[in-house]
Amino acid sequence: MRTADGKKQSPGKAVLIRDIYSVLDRHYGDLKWWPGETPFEVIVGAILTQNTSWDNVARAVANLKSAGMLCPFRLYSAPPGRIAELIRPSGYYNVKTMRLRHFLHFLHDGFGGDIDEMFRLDTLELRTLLLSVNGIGEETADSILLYAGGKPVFVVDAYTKRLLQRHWIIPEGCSYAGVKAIFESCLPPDPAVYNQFHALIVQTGKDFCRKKPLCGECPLRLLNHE
DNA sequence: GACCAGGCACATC
DNA sequence: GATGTGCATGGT
Repeated sequence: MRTADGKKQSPGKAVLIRDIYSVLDRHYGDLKWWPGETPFEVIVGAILTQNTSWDNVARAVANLKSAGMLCPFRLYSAPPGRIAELIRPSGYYNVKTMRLRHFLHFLHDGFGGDIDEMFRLDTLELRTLLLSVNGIGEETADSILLYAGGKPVFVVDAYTKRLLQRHWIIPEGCSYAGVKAIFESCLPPDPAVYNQFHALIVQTGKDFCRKKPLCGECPLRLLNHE
């Protein structure tokens, strides 16, 4: 068993990762992520959800939708002040307005505003390009690739790191790339599995880690650790 | 009123 | 490279 960068991966970790998946998958069933009707809506959501609860993002997305702005061309030509006004409930609205505009310029300059055209690029090449857009970091880029593009790219977030630390799979301070490599080396490169796994992790984090008294009811409590 | 939420860029050391 | 800080709303 090897990681994406060729390093050896302990079989114990792979078994534990797969155990976590099957326990959570049995507990929750198909979570059908990401909430979003179109790839563009998913991308907008991925930018707006940076360090923000999904409830607030949903309000902002609903505002954009009812204003008819959930379209690459309409949003591209909208004045920044108008965008900021609509996405205000998602917080950091000035920063996020600029981040949305940076992405829109990237999309229009490189792909004529065509999302499908953008996803025709090689996945690793597109990831590198996305990371060069101001306001798109690793998690946002990977969310875009997986949830909007259906690419086999694992998304790591705060919940993922917390869960792996809690189950002694990674040390504290493990890098984004390190965590991502663990998942991608332990699982088949199947977008459906990556999609569901990340959703399961976030849901578990929301349900059992945020609320400390409920930790004892977490479906993962019975997993064996070395 | 304090703390947290599905990050990121930038400044400073 | 590691650490600190600003960005902001809405729920608990």
